[in-house]
Amino acid sequence: MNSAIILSNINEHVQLNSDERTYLESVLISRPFRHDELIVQNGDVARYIMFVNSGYIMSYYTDQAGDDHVVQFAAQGWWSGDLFSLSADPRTIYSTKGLSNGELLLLPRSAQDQLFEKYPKFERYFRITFQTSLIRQQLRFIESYSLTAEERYVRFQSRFPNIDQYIAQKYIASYLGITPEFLSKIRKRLLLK
Amino acid sequence: MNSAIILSNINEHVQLNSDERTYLESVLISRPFRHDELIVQNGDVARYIMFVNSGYIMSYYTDQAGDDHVVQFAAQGWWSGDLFSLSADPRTIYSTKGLSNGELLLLPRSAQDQLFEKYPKFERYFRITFQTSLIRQQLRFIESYSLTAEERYVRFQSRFPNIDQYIAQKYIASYLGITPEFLSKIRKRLLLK
DNA sequence: GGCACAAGATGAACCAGGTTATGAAATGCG
DNA sequence: CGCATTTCATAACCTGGTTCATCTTGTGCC
Repeated sequence: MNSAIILSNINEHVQLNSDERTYLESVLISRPFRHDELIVQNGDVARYIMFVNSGYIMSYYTDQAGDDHVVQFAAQGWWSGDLFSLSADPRTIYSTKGLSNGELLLLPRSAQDQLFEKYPKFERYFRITFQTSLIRQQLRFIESYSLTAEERYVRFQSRFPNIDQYIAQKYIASYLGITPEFLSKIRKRLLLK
Repeated sequence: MNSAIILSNINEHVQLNSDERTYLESVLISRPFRHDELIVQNGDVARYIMFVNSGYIMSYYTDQAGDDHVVQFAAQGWWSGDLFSLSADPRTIYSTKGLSNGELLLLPRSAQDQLFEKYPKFERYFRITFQTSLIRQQLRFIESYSLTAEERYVRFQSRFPNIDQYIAQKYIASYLGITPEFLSKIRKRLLLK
């Protein structure tokens, strides 16, 4: 398993010694995926959190009307996956799909608890990771209120340049919270400018 | 200082010994507030995270058009405040206002780092707290997409029953992401049902 | 290459929610 | 108390975004 990326990612926040490194590598599971593959289906028991070692994936939520809402795109170096819900129900409400070929590193939930118990450094690493994600999520929430769809699209493009190649427009529309038709209109408007 | 509430809150997740308890109490700062008081102004340097020991507060974001957007209401037992932004700029983008008389316990940023360094148990406590907040924030985001304004209002009411007494309708409207006028319409519609 | 099918573009009718304006009720305050 | 200010309700009108239907352009895949 190639763990260079996850190690360098962790190393940005805490310095692992070789014990810690070895232990981490021993609990990670390689999980290759293919373009368009359904990696996790909502309703599955959420056993892992997932680190994108290569490629692109997306997570989405299917509401009661049966409509999908893209919650997150994740590229190399990102964590993804249900953080284990607040309720007693262990089943995930998100689905995950491959947007390209690639590889995930899975961290099983059980291993995570042991990891924290044995090596508090990981506790710190995930504290920082969750804190950062929370800040990001709050910003995205604010933007969804205070910006128009067009502004959000423009901002999306500058935040993920060239990602268009990997992601169908309908998924981008869903991520932005609009219909594919309306995204079409926006794109046309922007071209005319 | 009355630290019973924060201690019992922490105790739900980790067991503190008396050293840890004493140290925590030594770094917390009591900060009483009054109804309608502006506790934190956006642009201030974010020096603290805040624990609501009694009363109600709200945090809001002021966008470039000058419109406020309520991000969070917090009651007794909740953490609030800027989690220190991703950027280098230490100034907060949120403002905080008292919705009643009450008291905050302030945890200075500098003390937080030392707390983590000295007692890893706090690292765990905040890891769990951030993780839970992130899950909540994700759910709220999803709801803002997949529910109508009316549904969100009904859900808000059942989630915070009787909070109406403390919170002006315009703030509730802002929290829900709609105008006060439209909330008025919704309330009328609901009465007729 | 050619066929099938999904994705994107386009346009018309429609609707949830916003905007603006006005008055009434509640609240603050000297 | 009486005046000023803020909040809430109501209504007419406006608009960003949706829905639905049709057409065009990819994009597998044998």
